[in-house]
Amino acid sequence: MNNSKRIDLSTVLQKAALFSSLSQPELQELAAKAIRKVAGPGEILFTEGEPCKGLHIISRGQVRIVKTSASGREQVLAVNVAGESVAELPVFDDGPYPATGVAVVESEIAFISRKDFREYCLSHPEVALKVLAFVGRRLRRLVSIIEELSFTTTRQRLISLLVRLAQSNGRKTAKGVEVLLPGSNQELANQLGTVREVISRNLMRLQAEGLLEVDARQIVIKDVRGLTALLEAA
Amino acid sequence: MNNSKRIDLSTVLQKAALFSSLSQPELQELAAKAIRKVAGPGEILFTEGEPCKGLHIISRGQVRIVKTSASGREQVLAVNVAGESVAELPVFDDGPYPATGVAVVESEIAFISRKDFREYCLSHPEVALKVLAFVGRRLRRLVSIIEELSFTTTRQRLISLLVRLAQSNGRKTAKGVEVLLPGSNQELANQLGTVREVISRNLMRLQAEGLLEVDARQIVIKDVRGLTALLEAA
DNA sequence: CCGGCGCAGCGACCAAAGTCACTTTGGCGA
DNA sequence: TCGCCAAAGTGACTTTGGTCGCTGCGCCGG
Repeated sequence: MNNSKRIDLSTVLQKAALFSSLSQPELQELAAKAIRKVAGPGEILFTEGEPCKGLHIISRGQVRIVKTSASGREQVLAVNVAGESVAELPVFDDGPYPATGVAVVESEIAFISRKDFREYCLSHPEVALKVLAFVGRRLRRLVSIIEELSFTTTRQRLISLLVRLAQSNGRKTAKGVEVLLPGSNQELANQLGTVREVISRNLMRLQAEGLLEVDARQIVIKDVRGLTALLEAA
Repeated sequence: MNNSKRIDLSTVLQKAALFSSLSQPELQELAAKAIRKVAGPGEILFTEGEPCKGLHIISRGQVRIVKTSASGREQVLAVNVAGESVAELPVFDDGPYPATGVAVVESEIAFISRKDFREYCLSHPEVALKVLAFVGRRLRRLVSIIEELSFTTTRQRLISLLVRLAQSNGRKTAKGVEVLLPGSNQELANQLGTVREVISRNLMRLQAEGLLEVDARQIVIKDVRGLTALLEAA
């Protein structure tokens, strides 16, 4: 990680949802303890098992939290974007990082040491409660991953991902809703807890069933209704 | 839930790890806001999706946190025993309970309303940090469930459970380590994210391979080493 | 212009898991 | 003691997922 500077970070911290309730002087106080880092795409911020040194706040870019198996398979636990904090939890329970954090694109990170952040939480209890609220959302996300892995097939998880994409990024056209797949089949597989081939197969199968039209990374969902129906049918 | 009384709960709270750092008067203050409840075996404390009313602290008994699928399958997320708190998180992020809490055996619960507990955390920031530490451990547990579901087969998860049981509850005998299965095959299946039959079959298979001897709920592990070797081999 | 590389597609195959239907067993209470 | 019931065992089958090996395409750099 290059570029560790101590410049004024209060404007950066201000944009983080965690600190939205703080006044300007309070931000300054915290910013004085923060370090700025820049990580290139693919760069690892911290590694699973490593002792936790502090809190990361993303001011620009995108960070993926990932678990890797011995055999090389990957499972994405979360993707965090600018304004969010990463790995708040190991800051408080003194354990190692439970997973690896890697920058997806070039990212700018504000880093606060564990000790400093804990002290800050003690003197600003409302920040601690904010942290708890964030962690709550994170935990919900994990529970829903467990739910999907435990109860659904890969096919259903893929459909559910497509439907979500259609809702958030979909462009309506004459033929249906058009979405761009976020990453390679390999990356989709990592998110859904499976392997490349299964993604490929299931996409083709959905196309054969007339629900989709696949053109490289561009997908036209011809029958959103039919897709969601398949989800209910579970 | 019967038996809602307002008796002195400070001795109960004292035993909870969350409040171990508090002084006697502080405990009294908190205890004044707590309600005591008793739940019979199988009784539901809260249901997935329901808005969260407050914090539960188990003073006696055992509570299982469970996710249920539409088709009736169950996945156990956590089992909490006396001294632990349950569902701290939805208290802080204003969301509904992400899963259902059910008493395994007759249990005694101290209940503190969301509002009261939040206020208490604001005035006692060290309690908030303790909560964060607990939640951290919970999150680790969830991540490891995801890891197991995503990377391993049912067989491996079962083996891993047996090995853990052997380490914690095992009694050494001439023939090997003797363990008692914690619950019916159905319950084991719920913990491991699968169905009854698969548990039954895999136990029989391990027996056929000479690693175990199954006698109803009593299991003699003849070759702990061989079992752990199967885990590494993954 | 060509060779290499990364990614997608695809078929053959196998193992694991889930489903269904049935039998067996072992209490436990009427 | 009989009959019932819950839990376990089990065989047959289907579906799903994962693996391997290969092809083909598009792109980039030499």
